[in-house]
Amino acid sequence: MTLDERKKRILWAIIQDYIATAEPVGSRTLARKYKLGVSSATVRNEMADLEEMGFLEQPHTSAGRVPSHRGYRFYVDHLMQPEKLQDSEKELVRVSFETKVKMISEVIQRTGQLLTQLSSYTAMVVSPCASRTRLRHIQLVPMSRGQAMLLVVLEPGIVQHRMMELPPDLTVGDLEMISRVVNEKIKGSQMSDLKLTIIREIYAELLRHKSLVAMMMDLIEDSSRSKEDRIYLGGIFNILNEPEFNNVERVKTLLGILEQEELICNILNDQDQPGVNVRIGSEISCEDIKDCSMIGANYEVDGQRIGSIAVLGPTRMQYAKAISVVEYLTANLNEIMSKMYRS
Amino acid sequence: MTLDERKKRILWAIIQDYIATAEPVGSRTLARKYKLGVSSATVRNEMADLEEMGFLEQPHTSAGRVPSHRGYRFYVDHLMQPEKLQDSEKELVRVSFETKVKMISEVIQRTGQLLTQLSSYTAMVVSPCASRTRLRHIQLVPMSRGQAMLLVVLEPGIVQHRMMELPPDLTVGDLEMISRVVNEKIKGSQMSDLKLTIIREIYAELLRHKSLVAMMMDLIEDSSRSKEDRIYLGGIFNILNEPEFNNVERVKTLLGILEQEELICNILNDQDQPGVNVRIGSEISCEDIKDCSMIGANYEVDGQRIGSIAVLGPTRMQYAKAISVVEYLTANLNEIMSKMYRS
DNA sequence: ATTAGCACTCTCACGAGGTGAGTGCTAACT
DNA sequence: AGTTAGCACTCACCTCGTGAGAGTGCTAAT
Repeated sequence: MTLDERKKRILWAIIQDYIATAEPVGSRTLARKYKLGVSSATVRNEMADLEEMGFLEQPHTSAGRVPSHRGYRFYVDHLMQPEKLQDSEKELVRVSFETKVKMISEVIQRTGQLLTQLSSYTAMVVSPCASRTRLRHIQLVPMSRGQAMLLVVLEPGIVQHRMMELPPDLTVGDLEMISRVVNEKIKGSQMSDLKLTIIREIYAELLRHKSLVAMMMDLIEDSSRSKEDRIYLGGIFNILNEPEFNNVERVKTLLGILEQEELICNILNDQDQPGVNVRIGSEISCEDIKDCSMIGANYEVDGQRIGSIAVLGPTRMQYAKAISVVEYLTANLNEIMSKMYRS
Repeated sequence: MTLDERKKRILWAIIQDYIATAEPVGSRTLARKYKLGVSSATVRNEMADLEEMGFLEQPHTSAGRVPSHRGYRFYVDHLMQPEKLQDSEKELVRVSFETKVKMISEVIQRTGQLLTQLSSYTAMVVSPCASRTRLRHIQLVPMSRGQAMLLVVLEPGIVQHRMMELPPDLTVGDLEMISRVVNEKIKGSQMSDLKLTIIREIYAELLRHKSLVAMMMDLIEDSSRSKEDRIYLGGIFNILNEPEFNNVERVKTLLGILEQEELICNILNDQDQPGVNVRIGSEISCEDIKDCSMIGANYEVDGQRIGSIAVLGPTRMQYAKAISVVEYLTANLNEIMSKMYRS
């Protein structure tokens, strides 16, 4: 399935134009506007061929042509060239990340904001997910009578907390002691190892508090397995400016999707390839947004994937720009995260 | 400004009908449907009076009447009676909160979900805000070389964390020691007291680590002042079912508002009166949602306000139901929070 | 292989006419 | 004096027909 140069040129021009105007594009306009050097009739013939090959579609006879999903795919893979970010945009990113950010959640949020701002589409960011990581620290903090808060710090700097009921005869000293012992034992161990040897050792050392420790272990496991990936969504408002969302029904289905955090997480986490990932229409495994495209990437620390970012827009998306934005922000994010959690 | 019984009856019927149908209501339908016992002509006269008094409005001559903001206000204050929750609905709330919830953020989220589900409008919940509370615990957790994580636990069970750069010659033992000393000093002190006496004492005791401690104090203050109230929004999708949002422009402005977390927080926090709070149209201090109403309440522990919940819907809202829902959930929330953080 | 020309198709904007729900006013009724 | 029936009038909305405009496919000439 190769296209000759002229067909490529024409397909490129059609997609370019449709992305810009959202109107079906006709042969006459095209030939004139893009100085193709041939007449509209020739273009018409080529367009008919391209349609037959599945790269274009016609909303109805005697309207112009519109790119098909396959057309966009070809465009992204072979025709388009990424549109570098402006210096002013790079500057914006630099400034946003420069002001000392001290918490993961802040970084996530900033990233999301930049993502929408620069792409003008909807941004999605999932923050580090906890499973399969190491334990860094645990801490029991006495709260009111009979209660304590269990703090769990996981490897890439995720903090989780849980409330615990305490047996009545426990002193503050006990809590500290338990924290200390457990910390020593678990230091640097994988979550998966916990179950076996270590728990026994801890039990042995803390016989008196056996039931409490059991409860703690439950909670620790619970929190490390917790799917509560924090998710940032932004610029939903942005995407409504696109003419394809001039129809309330569409907006409704889109919002319906976006509110299902778990679904979004799954879609975002479903990116295996390294680098920037473009999914067009039905390539996103979600029926309801088959007229959207999604550009995403994973970010990582020490080569280990810890989260993903993505933008969501109509299939008629400014791929060239959006891809560059995602790429640039991922690189920045990798750097920042590595700096925060170099180990 | 008092209304005779018949006028009240008619106003009530109009609002009731308009809430149900979203159509301007006319005299004939009204007289028949609500068995007013008088003819449509009489009703017509009364309606003209009510309009003159500012309780009704006419979209155009020869359409029916529509309640004005003032009309809704009168309805809420004098005509309506709260619609108790069904047993099945109460059961739903009970079940949702019963499964052991261990984190504030979970409670917040559940509450939000219930709020939309029961009211079928958009739900907003702001979680406990940190300012003006006591410090419960701080902890330095060594992370990678040269870095530590500072955990700050505030009174109502809010946990914040920050990354810190460390001077190179610090040992793990030092960190623990510092944590212990600082904890002892600050135990139970108000944030506002920190600046003065306590810091001096800590300095005196930790002379060697003066610069580190200064940095810690900065971060602690920063985190306690942090406006990062966690906010839950849900059911945006829900509200789009209302016919008033059949217009994309409206949806856009609404979403524009909802994305400004800070603005939402301010609006939610702007509730002084105890109990359920009804704000109609322009009574919400935000120009862009002057055709919405908001029903909110604060929730508290030991009489101290720690957050708020609210639902947002069109001014043509099921006040009777929504008010009951907010009331019921606030009561539940108060109870749960008190149980979690009884002191 | 390319192009000019032409008939054909389909959408969209516009205006006219009809319909129906609702109003205000007046005069008659209790 | 309050209530009601009757009537003329208003206005949004639906439908239908028409014409303009943009675009296509096909054919014949270059």
